[in-house]
Amino acid sequence: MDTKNIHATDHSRVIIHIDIDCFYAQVEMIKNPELRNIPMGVQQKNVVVTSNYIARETGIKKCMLLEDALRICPKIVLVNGEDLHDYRQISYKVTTHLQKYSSQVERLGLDENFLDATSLVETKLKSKHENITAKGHIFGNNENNCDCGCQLRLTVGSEIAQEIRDSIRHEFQLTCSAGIAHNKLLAKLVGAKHKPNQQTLLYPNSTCELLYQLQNVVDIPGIGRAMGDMLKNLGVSTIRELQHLNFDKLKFAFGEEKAKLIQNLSNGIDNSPVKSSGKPTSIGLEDSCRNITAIGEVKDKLNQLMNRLMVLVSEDGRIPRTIKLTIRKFDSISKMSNRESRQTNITTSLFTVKSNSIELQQKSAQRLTSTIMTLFTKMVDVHKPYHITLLGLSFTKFLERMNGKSSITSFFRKNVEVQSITNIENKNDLTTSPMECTPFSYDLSGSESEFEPSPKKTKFSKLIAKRRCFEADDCPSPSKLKVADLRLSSAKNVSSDSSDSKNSFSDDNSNSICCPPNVDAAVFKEIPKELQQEVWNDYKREMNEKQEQKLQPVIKKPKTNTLLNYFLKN
DNA sequence: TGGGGTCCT
DNA sequence: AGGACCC
Repeated sequence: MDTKNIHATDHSRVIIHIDIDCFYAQVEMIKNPELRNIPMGVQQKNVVVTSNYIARETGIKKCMLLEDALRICPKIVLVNGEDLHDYRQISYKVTTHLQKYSSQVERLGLDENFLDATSLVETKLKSKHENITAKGHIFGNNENNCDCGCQLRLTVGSEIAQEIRDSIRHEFQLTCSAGIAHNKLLAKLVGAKHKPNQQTLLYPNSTCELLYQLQNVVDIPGIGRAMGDMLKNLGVSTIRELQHLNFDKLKFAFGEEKAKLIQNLSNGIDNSPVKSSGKPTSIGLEDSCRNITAIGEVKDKLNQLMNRLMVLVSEDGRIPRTIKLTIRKFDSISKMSNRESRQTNITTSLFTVKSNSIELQQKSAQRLTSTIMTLFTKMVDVHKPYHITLLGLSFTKFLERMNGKSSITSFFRKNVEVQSITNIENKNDLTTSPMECTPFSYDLSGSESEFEPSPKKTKFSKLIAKRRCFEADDCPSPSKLKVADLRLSSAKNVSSDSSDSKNSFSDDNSNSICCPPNVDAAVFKEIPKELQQEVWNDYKREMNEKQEQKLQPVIKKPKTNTLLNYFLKN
């Protein structure tokens, strides 16, 4: 067997793809049951983004223009779905629920989840060997069996999928569809075969049949418009054509990596793992608008967005450290999606952290607004006429708050019973090297073995835990908890241009990191290099501020919680 | 055509 | 910062 196809016969996993039926519409029908028996759609601006199945019977499709939808189905009742808040909340509840079945649950949008059920299946097979019957539809006519045992595993997978769908229905009154197969691609494709409130099982021997039912290469998830266009230029439009296209031609067009990826996909081969999603890495809002031409309108819209955004941040519970402003300029007819964005770091001290919420006091809100407007002027010359058709704000680089359930103490308690997704760290995140982690997610993230910290990190974690005891541990009043919500990365905050960590080291004439005189040298020695850097930067900044205050004794700067404070000797 | 997200370059 | 992809 040649190495290219070494995975073609690997059917060792059982993947379940769960797709909540017309998700937004279902949520709206839960909120208002009167919508259940009439054609209804969810509207965002001029688009009906989804609809219930009654409306679909009349010919309404996803993402249909309002005009067309009304023409096809004049009776359709439309609900505004521009604020995704409720959808988002229910979506995360469903994902959290799914995590009871497997630690590997990957979100895709708000309405889809992949679940790796392999170990669940193995467990089930050990205790049960009779009455194993496929649940739901089976795709294709299964003539030749595969002898690797996948048949049995996938069959058990279909039983599990049925259980999961039943439980989602009972817990949330939500119907969903599922696909069961040996990889993500196939699970997703086969799940689409029977749609509302059904499930479909694929045995590997029917893979080709499934693939050849697709009309075009862009029907394969992973091949989008850009690649589709390039493939068209290569004379490729069907799956079969992609399967048989000369690999060197494909390689020339896309590079070896991409070429192999998409040709594998065209053969139903997808080795990508189900990646645990954890918390979002960015939280943002957008508002498209007809015609914004005045600076006052811009500020107004941005303030509204910020108010809504703070609700989301507060619910999330982490402190963001960068903000990004996105705009779309009116551009008569050129390419769509011509967005521009600018981002900058922000001080965590902007946020007032209470036990139950995160807020922006007025002064902070004003400061934030002004930094956002600075970003705006980097993209728009406000002295000339302009025309903005979209404004968006989003937060990234979150700092974990180390209290409550996600605290380090609960980490050591090994309290691993199905945590809510909002408390789960990216423990499977292999893309982030330890040195790139923020200091306070450092000890919680990147632990490869389920929930056990690796030996190296334990030492550091214990140090942090000890220090925490000094400050707040025994009396977690809101004011004390605030001490734990540290203000970090002063150096990055000071420099207005976002710079790499490499660059931010050299913002002073002294590049070397020292232990500040007021910090316990033994502790300092044990913490990671980057953390040392932060502490040292805090110290330097404090010294600089003292200098400034000597020059301007009138100005009183509010005392901030710095990382340095955290490590100060008593 | 919306209002989100993720990862890679 | 933008571009690809996903819903």
